[in-house]
Amino acid sequence: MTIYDIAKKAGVSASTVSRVINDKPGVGEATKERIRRLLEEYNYSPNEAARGLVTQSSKIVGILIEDIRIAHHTESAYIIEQEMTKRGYTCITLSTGITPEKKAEYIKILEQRRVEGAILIGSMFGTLEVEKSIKEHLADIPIVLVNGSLDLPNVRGILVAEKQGVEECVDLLVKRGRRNLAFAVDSITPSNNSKILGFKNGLEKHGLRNGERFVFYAADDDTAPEHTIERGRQATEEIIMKCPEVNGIIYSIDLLAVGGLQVCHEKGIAVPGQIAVIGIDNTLYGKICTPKLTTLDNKLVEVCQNASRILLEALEGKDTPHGMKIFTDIIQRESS
Amino acid sequence: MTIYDIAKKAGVSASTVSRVINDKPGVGEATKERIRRLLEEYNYSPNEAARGLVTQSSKIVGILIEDIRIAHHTESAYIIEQEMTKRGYTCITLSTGITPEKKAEYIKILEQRRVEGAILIGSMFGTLEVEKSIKEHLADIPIVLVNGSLDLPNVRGILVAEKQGVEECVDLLVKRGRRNLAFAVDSITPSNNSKILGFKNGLEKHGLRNGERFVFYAADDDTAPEHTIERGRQATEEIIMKCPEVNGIIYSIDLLAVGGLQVCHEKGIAVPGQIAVIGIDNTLYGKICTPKLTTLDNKLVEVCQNASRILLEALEGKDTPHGMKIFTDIIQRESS
DNA sequence: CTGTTAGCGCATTCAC
DNA sequence: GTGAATGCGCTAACAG
Repeated sequence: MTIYDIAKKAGVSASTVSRVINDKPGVGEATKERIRRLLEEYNYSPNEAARGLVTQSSKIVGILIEDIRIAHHTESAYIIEQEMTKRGYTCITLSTGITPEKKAEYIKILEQRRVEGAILIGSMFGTLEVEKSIKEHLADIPIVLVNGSLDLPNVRGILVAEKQGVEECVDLLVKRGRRNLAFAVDSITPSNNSKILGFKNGLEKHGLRNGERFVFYAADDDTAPEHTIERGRQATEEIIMKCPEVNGIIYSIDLLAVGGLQVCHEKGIAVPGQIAVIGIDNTLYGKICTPKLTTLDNKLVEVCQNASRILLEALEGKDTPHGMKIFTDIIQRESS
Repeated sequence: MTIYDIAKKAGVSASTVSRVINDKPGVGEATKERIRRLLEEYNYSPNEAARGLVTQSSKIVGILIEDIRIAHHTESAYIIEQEMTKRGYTCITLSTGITPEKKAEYIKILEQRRVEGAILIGSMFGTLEVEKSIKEHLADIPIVLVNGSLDLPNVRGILVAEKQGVEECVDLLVKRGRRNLAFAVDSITPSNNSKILGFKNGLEKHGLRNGERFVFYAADDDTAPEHTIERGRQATEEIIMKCPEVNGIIYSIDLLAVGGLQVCHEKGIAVPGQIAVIGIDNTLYGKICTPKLTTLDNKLVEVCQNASRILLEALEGKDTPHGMKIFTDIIQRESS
């Protein structure tokens, strides 16, 4: 069913049908009504690709994430998709995986689909490779980077004050009488680097020993949630073995902390009695595990709503903040 | 950058450029090389919308789910997206919400984008409203329904043997000496109805009392994970209050069971000592909670891989099974 | 081996 | 108020 088919049936030209479809003026009430009925009768649905070709606007936006199975990414993608759909855009949401090459590849996919804007979720999009790819393939459309920044004219960034957040976590642990602290990360990302920096700053502030020794890496290239728990377990075992004096651990994400709690439980280590534990991201996992997890809430909902808003404003040609910073909160539960 | 721009720079016609882009034969090695260099130099990227318009194939597939935040849906969407992307299709993944009207609306979006195929995840897509919408808007493309079925020529269904699965859960509980069983569901869906039927069949098989009284509904229209736990709590409190003799509960999804475990813990009810608990879906939540959850694995990965495969085969014109049934497994953990 | 022509479905001039 | 003509970017058929 094309507008020509409808036009023929209505005994008018395609332009007239097009006018009716797009609510453009200059069509007689009678013919308008007649065309509407036919549109309805034949379940006419405009071909957005053809429409986009002539209007030079696809009404598509791209959402790129490393792995949608990661709880905080799922939530982010959901929020953004809802907002954009509400405003008449269709989202192409893709999980890119962790390598820069794959990310570049997915950026090309967005280009081929002529997306009008994009939201990239995660600090790993704030890297040189991605910057290059954006310059080459998406140089002229508004892009919002969630939890990262890139120095390009068309890229806006929303930053989460994770460094300060982690510093406050250290404060909390110290206040709880913990002075032998460790920090566990599962991957090396700009975001995690900020967190580590916050950890070290926190230690320094309280006159604790140089934190270098107390950062544990359990990196892997598998981002599946199951494996994240496993890595949390490994990191925790290493911490306990190498630094038995540790009495407070901060994990770069909740799921790592969950693995940590499991290990502590199995080894008969009381949490928070013997070791206090804090996670990051405020995911559902933290409410489910035992003991319930204290976690750094990085305000995902707020961040994503702002990301959508900024992108929409940019798409509508309004001028909108080029950067933005969101502050974290600590959700205190049983583990610390 | 269009093929005309490239053609001009190369001193050839657009067709020749098109041939090079699509690896079609009939272009001299020399010109081919020259064009390739220009394509590279200008980062040319074909406009898929224009291409799709002439080839009558968008290379887009739609994935519809009620709510991507629900753990087993996240995983499903991920698997399918990976498979389809690998094969050169771009996925439009959308969370429709629970109402039939919304679902119909999203089916229209897929139509407007001229998707070549679609995968609908969840039994709620196996309803009359959706059937009508498919007949009106997506009548001519292959559709795979995950965990549901619809009697339409273009719709293939993958069914999970949930009824039998739940019956086996009852068997397990009976074997553990539990004869006062309850079943809690959080929504009324075809899938949940099968589960309920399986529950009743199980009771009957073991000569237990009519199960009607022992099915508890905690329905709500909010599918956010947080609320699901809350509903699990409510259902459990109701069960304990109304039927204090209950010593085994099956929950229609893991997250409800998690809420149940919380309530039991708070009330000092031993699990599985006093009440044995079983969830459904084999999600990560079940590995995290305490005690670890026994759960009915409905073989999501297998189901989704088959869904992708069937859709791909249908898209390639191969004949592929119209229906398929997958059998469940019980994962025994600490809660039963 | 390569260019010309036509048309995919649509919106947008410009005539009438 | 309405229609004819044009072109968005591309591929495909045909001609040379």
